[in-house]
Formats: sequence, C-alpha cells, structure tokens
Amino acid sequence: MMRTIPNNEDNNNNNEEVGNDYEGSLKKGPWTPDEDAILIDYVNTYGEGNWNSVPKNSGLSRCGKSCRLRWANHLRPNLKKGAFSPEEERIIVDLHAKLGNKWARMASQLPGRTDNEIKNFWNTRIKRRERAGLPIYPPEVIRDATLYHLREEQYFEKPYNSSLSSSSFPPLLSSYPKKLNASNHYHALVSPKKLNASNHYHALVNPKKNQPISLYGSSSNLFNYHGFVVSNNSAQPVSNDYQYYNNGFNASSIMPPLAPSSVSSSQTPPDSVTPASSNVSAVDGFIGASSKVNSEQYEVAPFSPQGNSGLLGALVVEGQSILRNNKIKSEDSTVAAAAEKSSNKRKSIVIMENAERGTTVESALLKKKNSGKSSNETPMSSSGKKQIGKEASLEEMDVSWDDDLCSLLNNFPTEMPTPEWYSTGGDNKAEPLGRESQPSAPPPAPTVDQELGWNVGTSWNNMPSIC
DNA sequence: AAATGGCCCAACCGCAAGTAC
DNA sequence: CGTACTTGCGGTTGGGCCATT
Repeated sequence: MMRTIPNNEDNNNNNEEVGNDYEGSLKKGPWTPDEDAILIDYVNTYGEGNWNSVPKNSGLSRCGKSCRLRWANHLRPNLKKGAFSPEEERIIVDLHAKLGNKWARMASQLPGRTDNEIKNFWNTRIKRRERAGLPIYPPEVIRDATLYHLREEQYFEKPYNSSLSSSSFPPLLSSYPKKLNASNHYHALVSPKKLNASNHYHALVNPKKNQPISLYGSSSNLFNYHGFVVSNNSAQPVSNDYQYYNNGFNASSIMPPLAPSSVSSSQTPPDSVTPASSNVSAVDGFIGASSKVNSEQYEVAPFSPQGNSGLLGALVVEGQSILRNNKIKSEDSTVAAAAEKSSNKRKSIVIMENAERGTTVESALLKKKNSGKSSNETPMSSSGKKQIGKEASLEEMDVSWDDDLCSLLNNFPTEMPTPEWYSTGGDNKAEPLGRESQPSAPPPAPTVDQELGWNVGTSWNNMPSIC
C-alpha cells in the first residue's frame, strides 16, 4: 500500500526554482539507471504526484518536474516502447486532423504512448512528408476531420476561440452559417463515408424544427441538390437531380465525373441559368454543395479560413492537391479555377433544399441573387451559379440552427464512422471512398493514395527522404 | 577512416490552468 | 480575493546514432 507522501514543503528554502539548497545540486541531462531505480522505488512507495517532494524525500538531485517527466515518459508501467505501428500512425494522423497539436489528448487515445513520443513522431516523420510536398492527411482523414469539426463546433457549442493556439483548434467552422433553417428547408450534414460503406448517401435532414427525419425512411421528400465529394480515385459529383424520392441515395445517383465539355467559362455566361444536372457547382476538395431554388443554382460557401491554422491550411492545400491529382484541373480548367478560387473558403457541408419551398431562406437566396449584381457580387462558379457567401448565409438566413443541429445529430450515426484504414484486417479492408460507389465509372487512374504515398498499411518510413 | 549532415529522441523550458492557502 | 504553488502541456533544444560522401 501507498504511504502518505511526506511533505516537507512547509520548510523554508524548499523552492528549487529560486535560490535554495537544491538548485545548485540539481542535475540535468540524461537519467542514469540508478536514478531511475530510485524514482521507481519512490513512486511505488508513495505513488504519483507531489513531484516537488520527490527530490527532497528520495535523495534524487532532480527537480520535481524532471521526475514527473521521467516517470511519465519512461518509467511508468504499461508504456509501449518501440516504433509506432501503422495502425498507431494512422490514428495519430487522424487525431491530429481532428485535434491539432494536442499531444496529450492524442496520447490518451493511444494506450501506452506518451505525448512526447507522439509529438516527436509528428515533428519528424510527418513533417518530413510536409517538407516533401506530400499531403499530411489522406483524403479519408480530411473528410473525417471536417465532419468531426462540424459536429464539434455546433453540437458541443464550442465556437472557435481565436485566443487559442492557432494550431490547437482549427477555426473550421467559425464562419459556418449557423442560421440556415426555415420550416420548408432541409439542411443536411452528409457523411460521405457512407457512400463508401454502403453505397447509400446518408443525409440527415431536418425538415422542421423538432421533427427530424432522415432521408432513410422518408418516402415523401424531394430534394434537389448537387454535391461534390472527393474520393480516393476522383472527385465525384453527386446529385439527386433525378428528383430522388425515398430511402436514400444509392450509387446510381452518383453522376459520372465531369465531362470537359459540361462546364466551360466560355459557354456559360455568369448569369445564365445552368441546368441543374449539368455539372458540379462546387469544386472545393471536400464536399462542395449547391442548392437549387426556383431553377436557379446557388453555391453555398459557408467557410472562410481566416485566421487559418496549420491544419486548416493543410486541409485546404490538400484539397487542392487532391483535386489536382485527380486531374480535375487538366480536365476542366474552368472547374479547376473555381476550385482554386473556392477552396480557400469552403468546407464540407451539403445543404439540401426541400423542393417544396417558398421560404425565408429561399427568399433570401433570391433576394441575394437579384440584388447581388453589383461589383461586389459573390464570385460566379464555372457554371454561372451564384455563390452565397457566408455573410449572406449568416445574415439573411436568420433562423435558429442549434435546434436543428440537435435534430440532425439525433439522426446522425451515433458513432463516427470508423475510418477504413483503421481496419487492420488486410483482406477485408473497406474500399476507399468512391470505388464501390461508382460502379459505372471508368477504370480508375492511380488513386490519390497511391500517387501521394498513402498506401494503406505502409509505413511512414517508406516515404522518400528530404533533400 | 574521417567528416558531414540528417534523424531521432530524451529532456528542458516557459507558460498557463488549476488548486490550496 | 489574491498569492503561491503544483501540475500539465506544448515548443524547443541538444546529444547520440547512423548513413552518406
């Protein structure tokens, strides 16, 4: 049993950080086995905590801080030693996308690993990727993290606090339009992973306050929307232009990749109405979205990464990178240009509009459209669709969002989908997003993962070294 | 074989939050 | 309520090791 920790701190001259008896004799540098043994014995006897008393009662010439660190990082039981497994590496990357440089929190998710280990790992191998110009986060992680932040920000009501470390809490949703509800409008968070998991598009729909429904199980709702989902293989436009009714949104509704001729800046004057099914409205690397209101197309650009964090910047850059590597750029310079333009201000959300309309939001949209022809008009997409900036969304769509979120999240899968790469069984790994969800798509080019060195199961050590 | 450079990791430092007095 | 102290966290540093030249 543990004994009571002797506490002699009430004696004078015990503060090692100011001139005292300890300071001159406090040792620094690597720990010796003898010191380790003393510390282990001490902790086994008295337990953890009260670290400043350790040097005083154990005879160690180390400050309490140093003792705590030594114990936590090297001596405490159940510490895992050795290199990170591929599984652990993936978890770290995933957690970093979600948490930023919260090493301690990440360590709490990795039993036996310390924050210092994770930090070192990140600062060496992962940063090496960054320096090499390779993406830090695989596409799946980007999607997961985006969704995670959506949920974190809104469900838990943790607005971005600019005073936080820029690397610790991405302002992903700081400008997200939180006031986007009207009784006849459906807003949905869409989990693209479900495209992968089951060929069904899980949309969470809240048609009316306190009356949440899901696309699943609903047979009487008509939605019009366009979306854009970046998968491993390609950027996949999604749409339900076929006036999809009923239980979800299966693979057949995923349109083939953009044909180069489908959108072109030369063929689409800014104000012309583009047929809804003709193209993808938002090419932002994640999930772009547009809504269709009275046959007019509007892009929704909810996100503006001001006060960008490292993560966020990386996400944006990676989104662009993904797009480029999926040859969107080469296939359609206009769309690519839109992507460049929009990628710095959008993240993933798909907003669905009920086809039955005549609502506040719609009015706001139309108002925006009709009045926004001035020089400060929001940028046009490649298809001439109008982008509704965050200001419009926030200011004009003045309906409570919080309730909707609760409803949405009630319908949301209770657990975050497990990333495919967490599946350690080599034979039954889930296919990356986009493969099984595009049965009629042309044979895929080398996947983004492959091209960018994101092969599942490979070690970071395989990456090229930096010159 | 020696020099050099890069990587890795343990440890330190400063700061901030929490707690006790 | 203010101050002192403890603890924890994240950034940074420095030394050892190893590969390359």
